[in-house]
Amino acid sequence: MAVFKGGNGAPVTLKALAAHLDLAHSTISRALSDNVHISSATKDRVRRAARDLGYVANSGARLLRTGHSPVIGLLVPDITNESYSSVARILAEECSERGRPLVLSVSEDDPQRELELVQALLEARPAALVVTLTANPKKATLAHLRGTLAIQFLRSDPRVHGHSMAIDDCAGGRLAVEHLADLGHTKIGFIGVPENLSTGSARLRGYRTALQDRGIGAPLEWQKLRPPNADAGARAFRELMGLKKPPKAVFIASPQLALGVARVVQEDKMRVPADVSLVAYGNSSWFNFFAGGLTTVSLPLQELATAASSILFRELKRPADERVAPTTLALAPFIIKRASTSRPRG
Amino acid sequence: MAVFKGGNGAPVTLKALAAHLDLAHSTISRALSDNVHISSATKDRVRRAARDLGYVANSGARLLRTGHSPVIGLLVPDITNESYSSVARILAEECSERGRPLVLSVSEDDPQRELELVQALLEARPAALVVTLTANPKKATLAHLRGTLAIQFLRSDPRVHGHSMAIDDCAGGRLAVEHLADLGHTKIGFIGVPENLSTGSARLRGYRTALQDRGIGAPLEWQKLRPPNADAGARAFRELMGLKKPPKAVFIASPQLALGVARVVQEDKMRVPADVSLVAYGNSSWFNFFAGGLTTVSLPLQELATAASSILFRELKRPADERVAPTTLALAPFIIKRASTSRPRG
DNA sequence: TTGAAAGCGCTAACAG
DNA sequence: CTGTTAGCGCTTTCAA
Repeated sequence: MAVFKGGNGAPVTLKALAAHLDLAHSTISRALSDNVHISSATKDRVRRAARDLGYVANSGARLLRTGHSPVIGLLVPDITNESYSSVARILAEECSERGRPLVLSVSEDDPQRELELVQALLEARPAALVVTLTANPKKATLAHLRGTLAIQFLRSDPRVHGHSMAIDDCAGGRLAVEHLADLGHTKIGFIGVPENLSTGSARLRGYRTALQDRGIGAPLEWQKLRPPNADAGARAFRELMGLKKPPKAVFIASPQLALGVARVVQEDKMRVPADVSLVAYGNSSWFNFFAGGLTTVSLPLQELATAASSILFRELKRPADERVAPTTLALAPFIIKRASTSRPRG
Repeated sequence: MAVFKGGNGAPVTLKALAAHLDLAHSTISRALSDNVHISSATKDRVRRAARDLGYVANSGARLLRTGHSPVIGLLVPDITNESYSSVARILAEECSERGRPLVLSVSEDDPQRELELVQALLEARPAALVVTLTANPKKATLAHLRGTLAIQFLRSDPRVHGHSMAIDDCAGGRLAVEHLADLGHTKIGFIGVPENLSTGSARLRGYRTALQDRGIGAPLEWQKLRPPNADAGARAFRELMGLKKPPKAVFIASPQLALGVARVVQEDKMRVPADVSLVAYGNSSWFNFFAGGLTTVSLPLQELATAASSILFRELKRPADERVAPTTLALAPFIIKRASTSRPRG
């Protein structure tokens, strides 16, 4: 635990600095915050002394006094997921440029933990929260969010009032199907995440409407909705391929699920795209390399994260009473055609 | 900014709760911290009221009063790197279980930013810091760390006093070379990160000593030391392959550099392992899929992160004056043989 | 341009 | 078991 001590053993506080320089502690405070009324000579003296004695401000005292802290809270389901680690990186960068601490919380998609984390986050009276909520957040979580500047990222819960930065997942789903249909596919399966996740339902909707638009039918057993992890993806794919009438192409609407599918393909020595065409979803780095390149619906995550952070910091500059109407951004994904899709064979 | 207001518009503080329940605010404080002296009836009443009125403690006031906060600070060079995102995930999990906020700082390997971030971190009087320092940290950074419980992760700077959780990178380098030598290789190149990074020098040392032990020579032009990013890796590999006498096997001692190499292999349609055998370093998920599987020196990152967090929390339970001598952990990596290495041909 | 003083919300020592 | 009280380090208002 850090207890900043001077040579004499006393903690280095504003008052200690003041005593050292024979000034009032309020003067020290002003000098360090570059207040206009302080002479630059004094400022220099104070800054040097602060550096020499190793003064570090006490953020608690400041929070107590001012009622708010510069902290930005980030709440995500999983930091190892590239979607969230990329927003974390960009936010961390923008925050450090502006001297704002970034507090990271990982809910692991557990609503109870999510609530506890939001509570803990609010104890710091953060300037804003960037959140990706679970599918079924607790009432109290939503209530807490109502009292705070919150920006939703990627997933979007309509009950939260505030800006929402997402991907047009419905368009993404459509893109995948249209690419396959253009190649001549008519037997197109779907593996995605459950519908109570906004992203899950949108991608499924895109898949369905595109099929309909093209006049292509698909039995319900070709649609597998599973939680976003590799094992679930592997099982779903095995089920799909084990059907009497398996699809000849599969749209895997989540990178975590795709990882499971890739493992199955490798273990079972399936040929892609000869046996089955595959379209993934997301930006995982391994998509480049799997089976000579996995065709994917790619998401503009950098842009999204940048947009989120620029909206966030613009909002923070604005006085709290004249906040504009919430922005809802839904960036369009695009398809990257690689080697895992071809005209249907066999 | 969150300003917890009750129905009457007043902020919900301990005192407000006290007035509401006609109790002393110290009683409220004790009830909420589950103090033994408070009757369970009162505790229930207080907890219910706190929940109903949406009370959220002010961490600043607590910090001011107690002099320290439960915060854990995490400082890493890059959160999108799997090594660091995996420790972030594990730490975030352990922290949230214990109700400790985790503050994330990303230095981007810039010593100046690193110093600023450490300063900012210390303003919260964190209970501990988990850090991966830049190659050349500023003096002031090291001075600050001296006053804090700091645990080094992955990289290890001897000037920091405290626990250090790392990988035995020298053994890792040896492992790679021995595998290639066992296959019959005698022309083994090296692409790694600069020597001022502790990890860089150790992996290079492992490479060199293993070559020596096996009586294998290697010209200096087969050793490329580059900053850890894909472009640098790509260039280094092109240089290596463009030599009059290129190596027949390359040990790429960083996952970021390996990504660049993989791109070159793909673009130039090189055959792996027919043209060149490749051994990578690290645990990137795409290693599974590149060229039918990239042979790699795999790191026990989960174990390392778990060890770091268990040492951290054990240390935090211990009274500050009886801290034990610093632990230095160096876990052994292991090799995963896949399809990118074979006996030399041609 | 600087100083004096009040008070933010909480914890803990002491009193009852 | 509960109440009273002091004070943590800082910002800010008012005064000089």
